[in-house]
Amino acid sequence: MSNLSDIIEGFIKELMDANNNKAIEIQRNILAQQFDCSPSQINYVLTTRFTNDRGYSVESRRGGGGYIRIFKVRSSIEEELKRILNESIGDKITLNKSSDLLNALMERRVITENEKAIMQSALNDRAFNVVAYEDKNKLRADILKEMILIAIENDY
Amino acid sequence: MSNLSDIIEGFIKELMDANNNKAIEIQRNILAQQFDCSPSQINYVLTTRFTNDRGYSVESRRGGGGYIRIFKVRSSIEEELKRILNESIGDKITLNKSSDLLNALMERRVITENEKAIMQSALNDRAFNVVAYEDKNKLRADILKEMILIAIENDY
DNA sequence: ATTATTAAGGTCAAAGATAGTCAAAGTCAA
DNA sequence: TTGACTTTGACTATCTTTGACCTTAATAAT
Repeated sequence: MSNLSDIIEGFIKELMDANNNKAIEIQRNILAQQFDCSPSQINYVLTTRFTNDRGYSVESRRGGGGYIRIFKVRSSIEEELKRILNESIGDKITLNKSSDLLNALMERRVITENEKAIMQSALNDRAFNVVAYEDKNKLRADILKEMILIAIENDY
Repeated sequence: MSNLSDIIEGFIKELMDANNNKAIEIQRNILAQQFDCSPSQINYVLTTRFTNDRGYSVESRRGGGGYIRIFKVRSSIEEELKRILNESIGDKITLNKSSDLLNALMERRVITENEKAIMQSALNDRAFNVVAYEDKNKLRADILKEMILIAIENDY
């Protein structure tokens, strides 16, 4: 019943569990070999199962000695975070709405004023020149989610 | 798992540490022998790991009695900023390179560790899904410039 | 002095080692 | 049987390692 992606998801989660939910590191090709699947399936699992919305952040590096690092927010703030990411932000968000959200977080002292200013600057349309008009609010939402996940994990 | 370049980087940094972060001198061929690699790999490590962006300066001399000397440098924020915005970032930038810049700014206490983490998260490819592959480095450069300007303006 | 030899270090492009993307094909449940 | 989800593979991007060839400096030989 369970498909391969679910199994790989479970495997990675076990790894994290066994590591006290600290960040773990995997190698794409090795993992793919272990599960006898194409390497790109690992990417599929990561992009569908280890999303910001679910409280994960992923970073990676190519080339010799490359890796994929997966990190999960602390469970004590997980619910709060998911609420913000899924309900307050969602798929798309305007600049105005994101400012409101950041202000609210600042007032609650979750982020500092500087952090708010930096995050706002990253969300400004001015930096989004390569992006089609219709996609700007989506991009903004994605970037905002990444930033909030990290900011909250560190500051809360 | 770690690659040779990282190991050599670490070795050189330990040398500097042990020397109170004063300049150190190495010999390319000898170091290459110690790590059983090609001499040009030492150059690779120097040009990728001991860059201006990371706060280092390197000078060398060929011929008999030749050497490579590595320093830590400390330039003013204004100089730094000018160089970063004009030369280091440019039109496009990879995630790796942008991490270097942020780390350097953090080490100079221009930005805090949290701010660095937040900025890095905003530059992650994973948030750039609406953008065509070829444009990601351009978008990253644009966002990074916006953020650095604001971060420095507020902090300084 | 001039030249040849030796002893450094530098450059660049090709090959190797990872990871990422995208779209087509496959699967499965409603 | 359609639509969402999964799986695959060809192609792309990035980072590392190596080796052939080049430049510069010191020293020995003439």
